[in-house]
Amino acid sequence: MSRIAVAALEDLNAEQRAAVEHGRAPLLVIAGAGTGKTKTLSHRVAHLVAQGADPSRILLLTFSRRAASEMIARVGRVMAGDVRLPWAGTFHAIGARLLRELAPAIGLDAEFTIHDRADSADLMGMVRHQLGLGGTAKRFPMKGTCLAIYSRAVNAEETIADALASAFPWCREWGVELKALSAAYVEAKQRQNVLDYDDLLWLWAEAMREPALAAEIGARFDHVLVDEYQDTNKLQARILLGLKPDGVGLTVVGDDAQSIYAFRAADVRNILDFPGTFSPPAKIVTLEQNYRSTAPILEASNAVMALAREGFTKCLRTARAAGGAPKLVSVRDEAGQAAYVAEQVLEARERGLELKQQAVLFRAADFSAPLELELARRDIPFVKFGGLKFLEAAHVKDFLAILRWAQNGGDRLAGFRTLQLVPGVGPARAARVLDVVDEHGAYGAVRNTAPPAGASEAWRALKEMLAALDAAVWPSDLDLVARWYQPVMDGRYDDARVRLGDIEQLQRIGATFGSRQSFLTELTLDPPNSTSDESGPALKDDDYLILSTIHSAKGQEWKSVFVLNVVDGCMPSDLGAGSTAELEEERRLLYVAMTRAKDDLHLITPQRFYHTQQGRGGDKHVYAARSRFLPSALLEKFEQIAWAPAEGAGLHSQRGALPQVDLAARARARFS
DNA sequence: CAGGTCCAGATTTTT
DNA sequence: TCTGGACCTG
Repeated sequence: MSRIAVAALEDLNAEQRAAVEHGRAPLLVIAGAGTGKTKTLSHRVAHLVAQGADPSRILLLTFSRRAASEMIARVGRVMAGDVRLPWAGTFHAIGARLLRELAPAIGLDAEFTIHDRADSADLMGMVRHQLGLGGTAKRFPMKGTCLAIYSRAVNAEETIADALASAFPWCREWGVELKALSAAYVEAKQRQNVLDYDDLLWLWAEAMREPALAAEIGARFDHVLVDEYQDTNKLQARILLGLKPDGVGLTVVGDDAQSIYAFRAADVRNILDFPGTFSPPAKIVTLEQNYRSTAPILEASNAVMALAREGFTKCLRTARAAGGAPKLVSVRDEAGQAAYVAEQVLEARERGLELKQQAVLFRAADFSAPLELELARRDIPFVKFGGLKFLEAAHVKDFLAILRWAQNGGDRLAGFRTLQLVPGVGPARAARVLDVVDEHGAYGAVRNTAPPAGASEAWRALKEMLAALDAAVWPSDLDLVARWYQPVMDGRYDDARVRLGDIEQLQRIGATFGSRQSFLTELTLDPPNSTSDESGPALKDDDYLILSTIHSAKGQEWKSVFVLNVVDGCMPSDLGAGSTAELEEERRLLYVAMTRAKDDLHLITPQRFYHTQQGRGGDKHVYAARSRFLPSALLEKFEQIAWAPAEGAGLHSQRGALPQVDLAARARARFS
């Protein structure tokens, strides 16, 4: 067994090996971009197992589900066999699992259902309405903002007032109301036996305050390993400390230069302060050997980070000397940008580079809209990550709401949504039904309520479905709901045919789960993330271009990478340019985008473009300046190109490396 | 009371 | 482009 481990150690460099072989004392691995972080972490797990650790006593916390399964696969490869790591997953998913188990001990009903972000916002909206905060003379923040504020306070362990001051200064005047709203929101959740994302962390952390519970949970795990530690927040740090107060058996891995989730209350201090939390301090291993990018790309990326205000100065090295400088491409506008990307992508494919090896990254999901049009026009297949989610489509929400209401009759939001699917039922009648659910259950409440005029047939169908659901054995629930919902959809949506495809997909996915409970939980905590347009299974085997927000691109790499809108106002986003901290995060975002590239990197700067958030003025053009993160001193690291679409057919004209400096535009942009 | 239409306003990134 | 609120009609 140790022979496997020894063999595997040989293709690690000295630092990686030090991290892998480190004992049980607390360990911090600072892993720069492309330095083999996943490899190191998975080798460490494999090594621990090879040394006799029990895989079911290893807790592996990753940022996303995808990262967890990748890690498991790699551990399996190193061990040359199947290794099951039953406790690998996100903080939220593991939290949900532990809370179901701990429920009786902490006064929680184990049958809780989980609200995703949209559901939580809707519930917040209901409470907001009940408190009469909707019709105020000066606009009260919208439900999504209210939720974000509440969420910030929970995750950063701040008061509402502090959360407002630090992250939502434009809502500061509503401090008192928002505090009352938060209190009412918490009560509503408790009454309905519903948890939101934040509860999964907060309740877990609170339970760990209780020494007996903390000891019992902590003792289950000999090793706790955390990936992407730079993106954890205060609550998550508190959970870890509760599990392993002395840090023994604790390993965290991350890169402060890639911390990009402060908006989710991630706190870089977690990783910076980690070593000093313990005595003696945690051992620090730094990985600086980059295996991903060519030297010119890495140099440019390092140069961008070198201008950062604070942080460990880490200097990544690479042995990949070959390759040209990254390109800084100036195009006329967003349409030109789209044309440039499409053309370059096709050209690269001609040279033999698969579309899958190329990716287009952007700051905000809607930056890619013009590109998506262009790609569609040229028949270039693509898959987009980030942005619109499958779960946000109304028909998907309807379908899941019905199941959720059946699962948890107290989930008022689910019931509210379900009931109003019946023609003739509006908020008032729905509320009347929901008021007697506690007494009679969902089915009973519907039975005891008079049907709306002219819809007795539809009302009876609902009643029958609910009765059937009470008796159903999973996964027959899915068919019952689908059969009832289909006519509803026909009456409601013009494109019912397309939406039906999504419902069928849900049925297929659902059938693979063991119970209604686990289906609903897993789907909320790990939603499929393609938009409905291209969710067709046919695309799976095809070659397609990747479009992704920079946030969703974390941890990934491609041979060729295009970054859109590297322009002040987009990067940094003019929304995130308020405080220094925000600005620094925007800088790291650019760094993350750049370091995804192995061989080719194109940063694109449209000269003139249409600002999407503005929307109202119609055809107002904004002149943009190159991102402030690329000051002129850095330009020597790039090959500058001014690109314009070809006039006639075919050939594209490269007009040499003429830097275009439009000072007038820049002057205007300063005040626009 | 339900449901339609009209208008105003909107702070990016995700578990 | 979408959401939420106001107002109107049956």
